[in-house]
Amino acid sequence: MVTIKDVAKHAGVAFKTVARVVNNDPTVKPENREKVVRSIEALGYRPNRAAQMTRRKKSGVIGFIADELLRIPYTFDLIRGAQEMAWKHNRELMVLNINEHKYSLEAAVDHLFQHRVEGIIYASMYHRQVDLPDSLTQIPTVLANCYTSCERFASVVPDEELAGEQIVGAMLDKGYRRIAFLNLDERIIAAQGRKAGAIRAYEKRGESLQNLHIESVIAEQDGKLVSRARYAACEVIKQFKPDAILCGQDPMAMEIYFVLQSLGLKVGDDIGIGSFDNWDLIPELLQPSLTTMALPHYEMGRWAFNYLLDERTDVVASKLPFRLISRGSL
Amino acid sequence: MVTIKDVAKHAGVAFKTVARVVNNDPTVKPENREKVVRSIEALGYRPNRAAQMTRRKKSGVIGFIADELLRIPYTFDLIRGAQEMAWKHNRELMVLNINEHKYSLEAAVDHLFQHRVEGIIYASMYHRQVDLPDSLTQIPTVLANCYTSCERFASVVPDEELAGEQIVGAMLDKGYRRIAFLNLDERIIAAQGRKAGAIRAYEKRGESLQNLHIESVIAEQDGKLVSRARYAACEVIKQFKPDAILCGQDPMAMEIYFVLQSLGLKVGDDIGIGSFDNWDLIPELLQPSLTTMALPHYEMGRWAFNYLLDERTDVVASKLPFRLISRGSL
DNA sequence: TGATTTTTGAGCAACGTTGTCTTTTTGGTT
DNA sequence: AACCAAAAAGACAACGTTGCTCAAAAATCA
Repeated sequence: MVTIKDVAKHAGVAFKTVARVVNNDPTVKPENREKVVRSIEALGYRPNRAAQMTRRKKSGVIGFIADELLRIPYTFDLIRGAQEMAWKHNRELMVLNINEHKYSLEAAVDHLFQHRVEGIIYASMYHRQVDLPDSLTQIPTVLANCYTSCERFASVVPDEELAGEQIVGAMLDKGYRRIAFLNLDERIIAAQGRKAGAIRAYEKRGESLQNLHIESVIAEQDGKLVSRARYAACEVIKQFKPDAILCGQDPMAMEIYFVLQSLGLKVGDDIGIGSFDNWDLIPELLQPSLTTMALPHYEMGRWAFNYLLDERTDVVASKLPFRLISRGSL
Repeated sequence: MVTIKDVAKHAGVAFKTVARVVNNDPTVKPENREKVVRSIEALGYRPNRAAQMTRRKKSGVIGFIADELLRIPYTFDLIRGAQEMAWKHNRELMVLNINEHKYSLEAAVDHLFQHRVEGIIYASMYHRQVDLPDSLTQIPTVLANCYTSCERFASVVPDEELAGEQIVGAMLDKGYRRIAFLNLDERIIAAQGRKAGAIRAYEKRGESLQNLHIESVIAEQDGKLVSRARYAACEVIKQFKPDAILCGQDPMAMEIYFVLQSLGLKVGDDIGIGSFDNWDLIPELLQPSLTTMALPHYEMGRWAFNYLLDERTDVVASKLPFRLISRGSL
């Protein structure tokens, strides 16, 4: 590979002068700068980042650990959000995916330390509590889409409660009165927050909670999550007679669409449907298209990166709002 | 950060001895090795990768460029496949996502060159032809899920034709005779190959092509792809009277499920459904669950990485088979 | 003209590691 | 005890870059 000295020889200047040009040092005669730039182009010189890092004693690298427990499509936005900020600020984002067996958290952290990362973003693929090794306290660390029981790390998570309140509020504002909320497993933090939000929306508007039915329709069977959404929907429609159904996630909404069609009910006309996630194609392919609360993954990625970039050390627990994507189902 | 010399001082040996221990050089007295290891643990020493890179003149980094034109969920498996191989072989995978505006291909390549990557994987999010800058010829490069018109780069792509033949063959073997194939836009290479494969399956079994109906149901409108799958399905069922429908992708299959339900047809009993992609949750949530051809993204990621690892230079165009995921719809 | 300041260029050391070569230590054999 | 070979440890330079210091050249001023 061509080095700074090769360029210097080609341009007929001292190699230090080339370094100055590369680093935009103003104290170079325009004439020499010109010569150097031409030589750089001619030889195709590119600075050696590894050498820069050793000398500068700064890596410019931010580590990103993704606990890839689930493979939910839109979560990739978390990485995208961080990566775009990194690109904008001329940093490197080193992304490591943890797999249960092949790539442990400890190993990932060690890896990042070897690269002398200046900060670490630990991102979970769904909103949950995590346990992190002590070694992470040695370095600025921020959690995205997750949080720890101890108060050692800053975190950014979706505002589940606000989301619940917003979507239920939007439904009430549209005139729906009796809402059946088919929630996720209540052991999931998201389910808890959304439930509280839904209730708050009713309370704030002075609506009777008699008109709000909340039920968990995800059950654990043999360590696997199983949806009993279809059955529950049938039952709740028969007994509670809602004028709208709120689903814990878009794939569940898809199931509900099937149920409603089989019952001869038209979504949007006979019954309103709302949901959470904005799970890529699904909401748009359903007919009518699905109104849903989009998770702020992209925004969390950006927030986490900026937290590190600003060299903050305050242990905040930031909550970002969902985006209400209004479509035809409400 | 603690360096090799700090460890040497702590252990009371020459810093070169520490280096030897770190690099598993056998010519170190067990007693000294012990001392050094203890000091490393005590001080929490980790080798500085940047310094190693400069000195070794090897980066150990493979670049991965993802053209993130589409955001299809399972394509992330491409990255996973490559990353797991990298981890296994103690290499770094530097992943860069190209966004139409923010992060150009040229910039990404330049970035990777600065890091002295030893090879580049260029991965497309759907199977298509791409144009690559000349600069990539300077370095071992392999294409995943895409190919160029020129014959300068090795590539690995899904074997679309084989996939078409396999799924149609499987359908014929199960006794389905009249198959309606609602294909993707025929300008897409995948659609072309699958169509040819479907026809070949019929021909190989001596079945009359009268019983195979193939139609593109994705149309371009105002530069956006629009599915007319629902309408086309209704028509084809009425006129062609198939006993099975093959869908170009799983979301389309979802739409077809709705159509069939509205027509009072039971998937699996009255009519068989097959599809392509294994688009994460969708096939499992449909009732009955959807038989589909899973794209070999993970395998392509691995293949591409191994191609670079083996320092191959042959310009092959490797085709990997899909996996037939048999579920209840056929 | 000479002295002083400003601009520009260059030399050298250093970053943390590894490769090469040399020196010291060890252990065994006469 | 003397010698030798092998093993172990150490000294030093080098990787490609940047920070520091200083020298040379150019520009400014008296």
